[in-house]
Amino acid sequence: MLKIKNNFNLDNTITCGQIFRFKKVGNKYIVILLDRVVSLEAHGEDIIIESSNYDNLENIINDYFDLNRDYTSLLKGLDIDKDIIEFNKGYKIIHQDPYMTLIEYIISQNNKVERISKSLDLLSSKYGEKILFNGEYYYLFPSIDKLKELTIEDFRDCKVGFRDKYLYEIVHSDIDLDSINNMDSMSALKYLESYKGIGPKVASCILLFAYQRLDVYPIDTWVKKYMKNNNEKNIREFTTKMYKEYSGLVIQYIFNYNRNNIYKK
DNA sequence: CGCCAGGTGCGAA
DNA sequence: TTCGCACCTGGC
Repeated sequence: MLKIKNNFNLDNTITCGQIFRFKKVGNKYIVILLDRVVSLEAHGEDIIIESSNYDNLENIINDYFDLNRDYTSLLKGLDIDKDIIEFNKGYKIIHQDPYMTLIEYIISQNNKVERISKSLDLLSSKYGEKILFNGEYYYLFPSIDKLKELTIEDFRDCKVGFRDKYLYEIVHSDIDLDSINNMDSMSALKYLESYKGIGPKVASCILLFAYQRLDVYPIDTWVKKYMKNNNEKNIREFTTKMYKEYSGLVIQYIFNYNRNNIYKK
């Protein structure tokens, strides 16, 4: 068991939509990282963590939940609605594996969250490593090499629909995910969008959730509703002016807030 | 049934 | 460059 300070919002961070495959068991959140299964439970001042693998666990958790960065101070001085700041207190942008994020968001296009999770579960249970943790079996996300062995039909059997060919093509492509670390965000967007199945939305999500590019964000139906403006260029201009290099983070705040306070029920 | 989902590729203007 | 449309799938 590992104990860390309960200084972020575990519930909001996990359930707000950035993590497709998590499970809630009682008060415990089970999250599947690249190489291990982790369970987290807020308990007063602490978060109690259990894992199928304790090697370097604290660093991995710090990195995954971006715990070494204080979002409040980043956003200091920016004009953001107080309710939105308050609602997102302790919310963190997760730092996921780029390859997994790439596959996840290609599947997400024109799809429903439940179906995305279902496809990812199928893909993982068929081709990922099986892990026994607290008496239950979990499946890690499949490795690149494993996914290279799949046919288009194998992907289709995971209920990914017409996205099967995009997945097949991308795992066999020359895409270099490490090289993105050396690109500015605009170049990285262009680079990702040069591959089939990756448009502005998917590319933005990859940069935000796998590379922690806080200046990037997807303009989706939620953002459009909030901005009451269907002109993409104006939205970008607006947010860059308002939120500077943190526009992605702020949009995420707004998205969370709206989803839970306005459009829900 | 028809419609739509945290979009995207493609061909036509 | 922009615009309209088809697209797996499953739930309503």
